[in-house]
Amino acid sequence: MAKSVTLKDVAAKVGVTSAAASMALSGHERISERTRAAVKRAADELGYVPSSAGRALRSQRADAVALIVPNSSAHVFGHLYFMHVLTGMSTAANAHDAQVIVSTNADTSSGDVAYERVMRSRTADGAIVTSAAVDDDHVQALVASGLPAVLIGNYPHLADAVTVGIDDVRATERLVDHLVEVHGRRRLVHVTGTLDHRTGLDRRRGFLAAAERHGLTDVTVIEGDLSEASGAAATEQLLQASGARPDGVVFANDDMAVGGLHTLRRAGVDVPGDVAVVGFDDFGLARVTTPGITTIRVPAEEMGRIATERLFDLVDHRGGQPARTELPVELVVRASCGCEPDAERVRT
Amino acid sequence: MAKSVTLKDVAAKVGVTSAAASMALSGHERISERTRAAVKRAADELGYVPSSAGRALRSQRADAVALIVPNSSAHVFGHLYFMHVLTGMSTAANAHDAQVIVSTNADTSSGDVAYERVMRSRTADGAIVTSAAVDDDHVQALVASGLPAVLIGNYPHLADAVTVGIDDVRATERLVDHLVEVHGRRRLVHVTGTLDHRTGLDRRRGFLAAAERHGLTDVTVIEGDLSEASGAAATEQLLQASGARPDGVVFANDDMAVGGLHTLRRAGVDVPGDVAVVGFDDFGLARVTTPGITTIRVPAEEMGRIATERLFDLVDHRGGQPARTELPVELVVRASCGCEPDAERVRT
DNA sequence: CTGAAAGCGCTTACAG
DNA sequence: CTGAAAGCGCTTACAG
Repeated sequence: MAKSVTLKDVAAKVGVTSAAASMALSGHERISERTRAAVKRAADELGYVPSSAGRALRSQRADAVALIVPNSSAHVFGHLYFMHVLTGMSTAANAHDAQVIVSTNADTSSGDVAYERVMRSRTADGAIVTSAAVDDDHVQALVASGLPAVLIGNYPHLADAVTVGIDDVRATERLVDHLVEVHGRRRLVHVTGTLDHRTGLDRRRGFLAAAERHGLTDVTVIEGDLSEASGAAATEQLLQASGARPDGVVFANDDMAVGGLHTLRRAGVDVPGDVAVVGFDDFGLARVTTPGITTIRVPAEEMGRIATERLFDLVDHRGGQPARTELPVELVVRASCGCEPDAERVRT
Repeated sequence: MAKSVTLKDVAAKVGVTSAAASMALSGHERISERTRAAVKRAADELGYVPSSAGRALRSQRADAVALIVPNSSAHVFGHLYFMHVLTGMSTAANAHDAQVIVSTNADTSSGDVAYERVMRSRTADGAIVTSAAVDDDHVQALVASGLPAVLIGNYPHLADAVTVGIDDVRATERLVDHLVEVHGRRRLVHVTGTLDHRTGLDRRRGFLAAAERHGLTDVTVIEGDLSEASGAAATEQLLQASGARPDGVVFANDDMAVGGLHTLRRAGVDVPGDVAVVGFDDFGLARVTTPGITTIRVPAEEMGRIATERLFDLVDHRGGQPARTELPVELVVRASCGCEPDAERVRT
C-alpha cells in the first residue's frame, strides 16, 4: 500500500517547513502568494490530503457527527426511517465538511453503551439520537453530560434536551377527524405502537382525544409493536371478536397497516368499503399497496437535516437556538380511507 | 462541556506515568496485577475512554470503515438497498470494534471525489464501494491505488478488485425459466435497469440468454432506470403498442415492477391472468403489493457483512482470500407470476 | 516579520 | 525490570 503523503512531504518538496506549508494551505496571509501557490501545487502533485487523526488531535475536533441507533430500535423502527434520517444528516454534514458515523449498539448484554463511547472518545463532535425509548437512562445521561446531542422525537421529561420532532398527538387526531368527518366512520379501533416509546403513547393519546371529541362510543385500543406481523395479529383479533365490526382502523404506523390490510383482504373484508384503514409514516410502503394507504407523512429526512444543523449549532457554541423544533406533517389521502382511488392528495 | 478525561488524568490519579497506565489498560504483563487493577478502577471512576484521534495517530489505524455511496446511486438504488448493506456492515464492524462511516459525494460538480479524500485522509482504514457505474474512473483509481477497498457488485473489467456479489445473469435466467416452464408464458418483455451499471447489463443478458434458450420469438426489451416511474412508463408504452400483448414482464427490479403493476391494474389488465409480472431485489416492496411480486431475493445484508469482513482481511494483510465472492440468491415465488396467492415459497 | 517549538493523546521502542 | 522519550501529523502560540 502506498505510504500516505504528509504535510512534511509537501513542505520538503517546496523547501519550507511543514508549519509554513500548513499555513500556506489554509491561506494564511503571512505566507507570500508565491509560496502559497507553490505549496498548493506540490500538494496537488503529491495527492496530499490532511490526516484526519492529526488534525483532530490538534484541533480537538473530529469534524464528524454520529447517528446513534439504539439496538432496540433497529427492529422496532424500519430501515426506511433510518435511511431518511441518514440522508438528511448527510446533507447537513456535507455542508459542514463533516463525516457521518453510524453507531449501532453491538448488543444489549454489555451494559457498555454506544452513545458514551462514541462521544467520550471524541470520534464524533456530537450525536443525533433517534427513537430512543422513554425510559432509556443512557439518553438522559448523555443529555446531562453536556456533550453535544440532539434528539429526534419528543422527550417532554428531558427539559434540557434539544429536540426535533413532530406533534404525534395532533397528527393522529387529524387521521381520526378525517375518518369521522369525511367518511362518517364511528366504530374505530386503534392499534398502538410500542408503548415504551413516546410516539406510541402520543399517537394513542391523539386517537383517544379525537374519539372523545367526536363523541365516539364504540372505540377499541389494541396494543401493537409497529411490525407488520403485529398489525396482522391485531386485525385477526378484531375479526374474531363478537359484536359490531369496526368500520375504521387507525394503525400507529404503515407497517402495521400493511399487515392489517392483507389480513382484511384475506378474510374477504372490503377495504375501504367495510373497513377504512389509515397508517402513519409514509416512508415508502403506503404508496405501493392496493389500495394505497392514507397516512401521515413524517418528514424524516428533514428531521435528520435540521437535527444535524442544530447539532452543529451546539458544537460551535452558537446559542439562541430554540430547544424544541416542531415540524409540520402532511395528511396524505389515498384510497384506503374511502377517498377516491388514484387521487392522492396532500394536506399540510 | 466537561473537559474530556485523558490517560494522563488516569495515570495521575494512580500515581504512575501515562505510559504505564496505557500498558495497564491493555493488559501488558510488565505491569503488576496490583497496578493494573488500580489503573482500571481509576479509568472507570473517571469515565476514561481513549481518544480515537490520539490512538489513530499513534497506531496509524482509524478503526473505521467507510461505505461509499456514489452520488449517482443515491437515486438509482433504493434506500432499502443501502440500509441492508449498512446493517451488514455494522454487524461486521462491531465485531472488529470499528466505526462505520457513511460517505456520500456532496455533489458531482466538484470533481473532488469522496472516495479518495476519505481514504487518503485515513479517516477510514478501508472502504466498501457499492453500485458504482461501469465507467466510474474513480473506482478504478481507488482499486489501482492499493488502498483497501471491496466492491459490491460485479466488476469483470477490474481484475485486481476484491468483489462480493451475485450472478445477475443466472438469476434473471431463473425468472424467465419460471415464467416459461411453470406458467407457459412466451411473449416476454424485459424492462432493463440502468445500462451504465453492470447489474443492468447482466440482467438484460440473462433475460436474452434464457429467451433464446427457450426459443422465444416474441421478445421485447425496453430501457428503464430502476425507478417506479420508469416501470410505469415502460408499461404504458407496452399498452399503447400494437400487436399481440405480452403475457409476461420481467422488470430488472421491484420498484419498476411496482410501477408496472399499478399501471396494468389501472388499465384493467389482470395480473397475473393476462400478464405475469416479476421483479428483482426483494428489499421490502415486493411483499406488500397485491398481488405480491415474484422476485429474486438479493442478500444485500449478507453482501454488506461479507464485504466488510473481506475488507478487514485486506486491512490486516490477511492474504489467501478469494478475489471474488459470489453469493447464492433465492427465487421468491409470490402471486404476480401466476403461482397461488398466499403461498410464498422460496427456492435456493 | 519569520523560524521552529510545543503539544494535542496515545503507545512502543529505547535507555538506563 | 522500569522510567520516560520519541514520534504519529497537524496547527498555533511563542521566541527571536
